[in-house]
Amino acid sequence: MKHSAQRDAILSELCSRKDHPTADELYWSLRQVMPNISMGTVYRNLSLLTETGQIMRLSYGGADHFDGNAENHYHLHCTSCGRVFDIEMPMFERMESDAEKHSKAKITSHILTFVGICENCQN
Amino acid sequence: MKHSAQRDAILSELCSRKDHPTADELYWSLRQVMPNISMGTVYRNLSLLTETGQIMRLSYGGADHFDGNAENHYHLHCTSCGRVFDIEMPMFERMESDAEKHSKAKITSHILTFVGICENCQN
DNA sequence: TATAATAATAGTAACAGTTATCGATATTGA
DNA sequence: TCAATATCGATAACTGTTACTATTATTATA
Repeated sequence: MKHSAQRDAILSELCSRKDHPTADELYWSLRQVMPNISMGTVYRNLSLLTETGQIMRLSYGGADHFDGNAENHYHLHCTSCGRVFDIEMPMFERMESDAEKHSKAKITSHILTFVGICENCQN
Repeated sequence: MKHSAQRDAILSELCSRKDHPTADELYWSLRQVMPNISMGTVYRNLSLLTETGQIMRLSYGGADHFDGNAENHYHLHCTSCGRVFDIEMPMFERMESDAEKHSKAKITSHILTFVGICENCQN
């Protein structure tokens, strides 16, 4: 994999913010500093970075969101504004082995998303 | 909401199977018994049934899957075949109140998905 | 039972989000 | 410095889904 200024910019923009932007939101932010970057480049690199485990892709229906923190952690998906927020709480480590007791599947990870109304939308 | 034979067929097909088909998979099954049903009808009713809480929509990226059991429960998403399976295990009831301690959001539900390799794909 | 109101339909066009293609450009190792 | 090639920007194509429209089916009421 060759180095590229665009990929650097995408990764550093994503890691510098604590919201969880969509590809489109990221694109418009990046345009401000790199006016010629194209949508295809953003999507291609977001997929690459996800595959190499440097970022996380979040799919809740509609446009995917991306998280610069690739360590597994939990999120809130606000049903009012559609935004995604981190919930900083300990992982429920035991859930995966618990689940394997009830299934013949080989479980490698789990995705836990809380659904509700974010602080902002409550006001 | 008026009664419709198509909606009945969609709901009963979905409830009669324990896999979690996509709209497209459901469409082709329904065609066998109702040859003129249209894709739009399938999508429209799946959305209606989801809104009225009679079925559940599952979004993991790619095409949505649907579950005839609208009671919250957990799933396995197989990374090999892309299929979705129920995992019959007790709910972690305490997680939502736990999460509310770490967040100012009002949490109404949670979605827990295990990711791994299903029994079939291991062989 | 006939009628009027209207929800739902089939078929198709349009749309959103994303991926693929392609000629040009940038990075990299020799 | 140069050749090989990964990546780029631009745009076309694709997938999954929703919207539109004229027609049909359901339902409440006369």
